Amino acid sequence: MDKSICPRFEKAMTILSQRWTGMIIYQLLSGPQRFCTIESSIGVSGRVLSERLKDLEIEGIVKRKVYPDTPVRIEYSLTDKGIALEPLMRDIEKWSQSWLEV
Amino acid sequence: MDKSICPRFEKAMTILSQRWTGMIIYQLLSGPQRFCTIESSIGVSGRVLSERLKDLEIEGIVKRKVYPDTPVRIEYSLTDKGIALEPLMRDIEKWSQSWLEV
DNA sequence: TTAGTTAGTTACTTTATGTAAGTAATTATA
DNA sequence: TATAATTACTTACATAAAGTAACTAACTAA
Repeated sequence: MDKSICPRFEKAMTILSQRWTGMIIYQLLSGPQRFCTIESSIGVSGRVLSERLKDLEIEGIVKRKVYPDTPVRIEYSLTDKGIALEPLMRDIEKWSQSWLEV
Repeated sequence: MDKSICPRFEKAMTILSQRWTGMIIYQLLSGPQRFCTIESSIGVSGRVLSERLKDLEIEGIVKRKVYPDTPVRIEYSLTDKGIALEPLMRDIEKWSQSWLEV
């Protein structure tokens, strides 16, 4: 191993290439959403979604807000750090439109 | 499941969020490279690198060229479709510089 | 003849993810 | 009063993906 890749870039890749992470962030670009909404809109299992949201919260990309309604309502949304990923998501959209078949 | 996400976007995400795929593409942005160079520069195992390069070739993102030197030399490089991912990689670079600690 | 090279492959282990059922706290319904 | 329903998870178990290390083919060099 003779790496010369920027450790920040590597860390970004490690976060973003986790399965479902990109889809979760993309989904949250359209506004705050609840657990079950994210789950059904992208098709991730609850087990993994729960794990990813925790990781993304630790990374400061996603924030979790509890509303003490009944039953309890919890909303996940992007922080500024998360919103800063929007250009990247738009580039993925553009690339997919230009280069992928349906 | 009530997905409303563009299938092209989903496919792009599926490709790009495979572990090591992003790093391989990023590495190839600096020019054609051999198997062992990619392997040691990003730290991926030969087993997975071999698998990923095959997948990326099938997707038309990477091309493989054989030079019958001795020992044989094989160079991997990006196709136009692969080069089109550069803006996206630069976005990740920028985001990582702005938002991640070392 | 033995060792070295590149570009892989194979067998085996460890880790990650999927699946489906279960839980806690609370309200609604029969 | 008991049963069902809701949300946001967690748990246990099965399957899939990735890591590790040894091995292979084809050839050259010492």
